[in-house]
Amino acid sequence: MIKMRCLVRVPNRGGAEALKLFCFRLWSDIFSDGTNGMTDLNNDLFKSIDPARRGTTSEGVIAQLREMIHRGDLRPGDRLPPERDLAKLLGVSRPTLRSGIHSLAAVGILQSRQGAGTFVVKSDGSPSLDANSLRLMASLHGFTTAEMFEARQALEMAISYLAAGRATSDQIATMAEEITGMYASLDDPEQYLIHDMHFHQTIAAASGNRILTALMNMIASILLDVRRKTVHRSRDLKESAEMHRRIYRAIRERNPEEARNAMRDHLTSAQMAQESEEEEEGGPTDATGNGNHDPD
Amino acid sequence: MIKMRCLVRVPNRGGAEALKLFCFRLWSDIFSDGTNGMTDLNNDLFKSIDPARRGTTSEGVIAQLREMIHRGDLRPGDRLPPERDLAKLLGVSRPTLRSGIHSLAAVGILQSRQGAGTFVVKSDGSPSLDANSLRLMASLHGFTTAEMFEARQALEMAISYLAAGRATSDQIATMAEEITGMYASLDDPEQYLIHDMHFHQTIAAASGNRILTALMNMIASILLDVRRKTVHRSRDLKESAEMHRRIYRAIRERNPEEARNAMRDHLTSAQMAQESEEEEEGGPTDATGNGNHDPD
DNA sequence: CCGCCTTAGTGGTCATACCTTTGAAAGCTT
DNA sequence: AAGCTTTCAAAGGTATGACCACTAAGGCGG
Repeated sequence: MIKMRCLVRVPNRGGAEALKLFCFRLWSDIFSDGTNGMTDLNNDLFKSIDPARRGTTSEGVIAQLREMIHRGDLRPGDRLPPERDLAKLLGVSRPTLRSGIHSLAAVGILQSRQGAGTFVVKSDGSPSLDANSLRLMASLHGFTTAEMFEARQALEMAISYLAAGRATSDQIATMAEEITGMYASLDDPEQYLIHDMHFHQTIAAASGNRILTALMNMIASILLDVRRKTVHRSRDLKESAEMHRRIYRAIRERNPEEARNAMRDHLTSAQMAQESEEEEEGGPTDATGNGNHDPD
Repeated sequence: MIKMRCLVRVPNRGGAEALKLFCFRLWSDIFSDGTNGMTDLNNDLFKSIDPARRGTTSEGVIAQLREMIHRGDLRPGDRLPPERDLAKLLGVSRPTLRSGIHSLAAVGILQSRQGAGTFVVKSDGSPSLDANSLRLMASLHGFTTAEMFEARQALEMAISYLAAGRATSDQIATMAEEITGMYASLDDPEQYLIHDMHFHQTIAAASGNRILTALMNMIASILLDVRRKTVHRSRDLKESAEMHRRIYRAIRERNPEEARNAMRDHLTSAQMAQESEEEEEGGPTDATGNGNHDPD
């Protein structure tokens, strides 16, 4: 472990000038590193932080952890050192360290389990971005469901286009299974919805672009909340299944244009269906899928 | 403002049982809050929040703040009560409250300024999502620049398609100005880059879909870091400007298909140019544009 | 050999104290 | 009186220390 300490004198405006101890450490390998590669100190390899307010120690912690991730010292599934140790290692207090960890946990990078430890989130299949930030954004700025649908449509059109060119035979087989599942649950809307989602996620995986997949999931998870409220009123599931089959066929036949068009038509139709169902319920058109996670 | 307090007794396992004060308030401008009729179908298909652990007080705080935002009690630009007061109000300690605030700050919803207060982030123009989470994700899972480019291309194609149908004359005029700026700075790559970005953002604004805009900005801010490193080697800016003009013309003439195709060609060409420049530099193809999210 | 129980270890929370920054009010200078 | 400087309270940032709750692994007894 390399420790580097640097004294910076910060002039205070008031008469009382104070010497500020500003120490930051770098460790190249998380626990194992013998070499003491003291480089120059004023080297502000710290620019990862907001330039306007680069003083807060808490953000320094975040920067450090990010650096470790960027370097590859922390990889998905890894466990971080105990907070007390890590705090000492970084030269900050535990609450400060915890703030940083919480921040990283909020964006879905870290995950803490009481009694067990803090872990770098591991990718269950495809990496996913936290949808809460988008959800909050939707509430703050009053995004409409229509806007969400449009975004989803744009993403899924691109995804299905790509998937048509890249899907493996396994993935195509999975799609077929999900469609079979849809037809089998035409009279069970909730079950149908599950197969529907799985189908779309399979396409996303087949697109080979994990970024688009993550973005799609982010939006889909919000729309799902909206959709779940009216799913019991769903009808015309058969028609929906047919459209899914059209998408499937286009992908199987490696026809990107047709896949994109089919997806466009499918989502347009799905949106209209959703709106008509909402109207029936008298529900609003607000996109705030209230996160409804209350402690039982 | 109506405050409602609810005491819940939580039995402790150890000999020493403690009465845990768990109070949550419901704010409402009007007393219109009746029953929250939510049918908790335990569908854990989606992981908005980790289903395993939803009891932590810190997350309770986050839920509270989110609730306030969803309800509209907190609006962009608003200032939160002082931490000490808010902590008492919510019935938690200050460190716990701070954890929640930090988490919300990490996703770009709140912003704290020392000595001033904590504010709900206000949208300067279009709301933007924090790119850091995506950046970390890129590092963790080794996203390639090509993958990023592809995602950007998909988004911008959709955006330009929409923009062709919705751009106002003002927006079109702005686009024209930026293109003029590009031609004027053909010999100044950095300046050119700025006009380039503004042009794309203008199109995004013209698309009328703030979600797609936010997603595009998220990806663009990462690619920007990559691009800045090689921008000084840029050449063929004239060709690039021509392609921008083609996009502009398509939008002005309300031709969505052509706008989309023009954008596709432009970004394909931009990616190839970028790659050839990178190759010259000998730079890697990693998508980890470390840090540097500039505020402007 | 298996299962229950104990026990260290780790994250979660709280309380308190002090420092730094901010912004506005009060006071001084011109 | 206008403008600048000083001062001070308020607010966020950090540190310390303690205790609780949960997890997992190891020891004990059946």
